[in-house]
Amino acid sequence: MISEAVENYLKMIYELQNETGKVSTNALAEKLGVAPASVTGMLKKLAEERPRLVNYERHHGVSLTPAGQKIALEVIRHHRLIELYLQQALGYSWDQVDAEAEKLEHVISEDFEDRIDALLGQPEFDPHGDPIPTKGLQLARPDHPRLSELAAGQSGRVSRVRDDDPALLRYLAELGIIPDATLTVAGKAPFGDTLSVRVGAESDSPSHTLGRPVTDQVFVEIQGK
Amino acid sequence: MISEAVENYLKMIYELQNETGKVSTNALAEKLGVAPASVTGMLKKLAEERPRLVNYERHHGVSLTPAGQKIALEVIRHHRLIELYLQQALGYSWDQVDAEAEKLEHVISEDFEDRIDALLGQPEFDPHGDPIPTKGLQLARPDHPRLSELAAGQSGRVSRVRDDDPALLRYLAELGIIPDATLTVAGKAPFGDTLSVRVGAESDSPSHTLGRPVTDQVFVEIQGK
DNA sequence: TTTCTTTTTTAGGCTGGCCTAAATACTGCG
DNA sequence: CGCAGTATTTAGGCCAGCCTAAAAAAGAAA
Repeated sequence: MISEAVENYLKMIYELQNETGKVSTNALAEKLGVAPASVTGMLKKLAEERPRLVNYERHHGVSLTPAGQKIALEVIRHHRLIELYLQQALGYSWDQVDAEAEKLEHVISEDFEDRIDALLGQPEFDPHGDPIPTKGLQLARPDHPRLSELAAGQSGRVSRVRDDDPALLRYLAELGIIPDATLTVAGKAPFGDTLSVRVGAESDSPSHTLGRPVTDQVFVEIQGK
Repeated sequence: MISEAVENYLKMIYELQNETGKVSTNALAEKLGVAPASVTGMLKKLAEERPRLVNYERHHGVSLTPAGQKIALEVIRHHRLIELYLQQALGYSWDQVDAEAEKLEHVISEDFEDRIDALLGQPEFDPHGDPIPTKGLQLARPDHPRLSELAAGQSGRVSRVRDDDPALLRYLAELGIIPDATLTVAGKAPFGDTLSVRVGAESDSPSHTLGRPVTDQVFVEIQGK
């Protein structure tokens, strides 16, 4: 049986792998809120599992084997489906869903998964715009630029917002910066660390000034201009 | 923090207490699928918890303290709300809900509880007719007789069906023996171990022959005759 | 290349929750 | 009352998953 701890390790390895390429013991420890020594111990066990769940060579980081990736994607599918379900069916706001999904993802049955998937109409994205792996564990990974990377004058559609910080999510929701919103970079301060952004399609849409910590967390599919 | 194991012990103690009065180490061990020695160990810990969760004297069984009962009722409220939610909102059949609720009951937040409670309209009974403790943890305990205790000719309303055995639940559902169904004892075989029961309010309702293992699991609120 | 810093691993320990086997306490019957 | 049989507890262990402190390896800088 795969324990909750193992599921979390695999999920985190997967996410780090796709964010920063390499996965170090330290980074993993930090993300998991656990001492580095604990990570080393766990990685050894995962590498000795049969079938092997990770490729691990001491001092050289870790990566998922196909078996490990399969489990990671199952957990991620659970997580994102649950997030969307909580929002759609139970009225959660998008800054609340992550915490609850974190716990539920490890306990729901295949049956539960199928039922909410059907109820939601086989959705493709969760409330933050993260793609939901299909039943067959295929995962679309559209790689859009960060809002902070857009040039003045460019505009596009918000595709995804990083879901780490509930306070930031609440703030963004207030501004209307949610997936599918239309954004236009009205101006860019010198050195590019502050943007003036118009939210909405019209030219009289409200405009806001956003700093780097914000604009780095928003991903935009460039469209117009 | 209260662990899942502790929650299960307290829940089981509560249930045994209300089924058979006294709660023995062995009975608890069997219900939990655990060795008796393990139960002894856990009971000691629960009795040393501050606040104390159980009253425990070696060789003399165990009972819940108010603090222990509070936790037990919270878990039971979770369990039964979830059962009903799974049935009403996700289309589970009543023989499937118990297994899923068993896992979910330990992880949902207060918020989740409130939301499904509201969505279901503050329900009073779960799919098997078990009462759902209120938010304030008040629990109605209507104590109706078992179907097996009815005399020939008596009739009544099914109030509750024991939820232990999914196969039995499926069988009963097929016969239409579910909470609120009307039942009449058409006949009783010698020694009372087999009943002929009419399911439904009309006098031409279908009648079935039921043995003791079945009739002991169905509780009836006597009405007519 | 050698040294210094940072990262990672080893070593040793702890807790929770379970186990088996063996000892002991209750209980009911002769 | 005493003894057999059952119920319960003690003793000793195991495993998962975490910890800290200390050692060792890797990598950067001089």
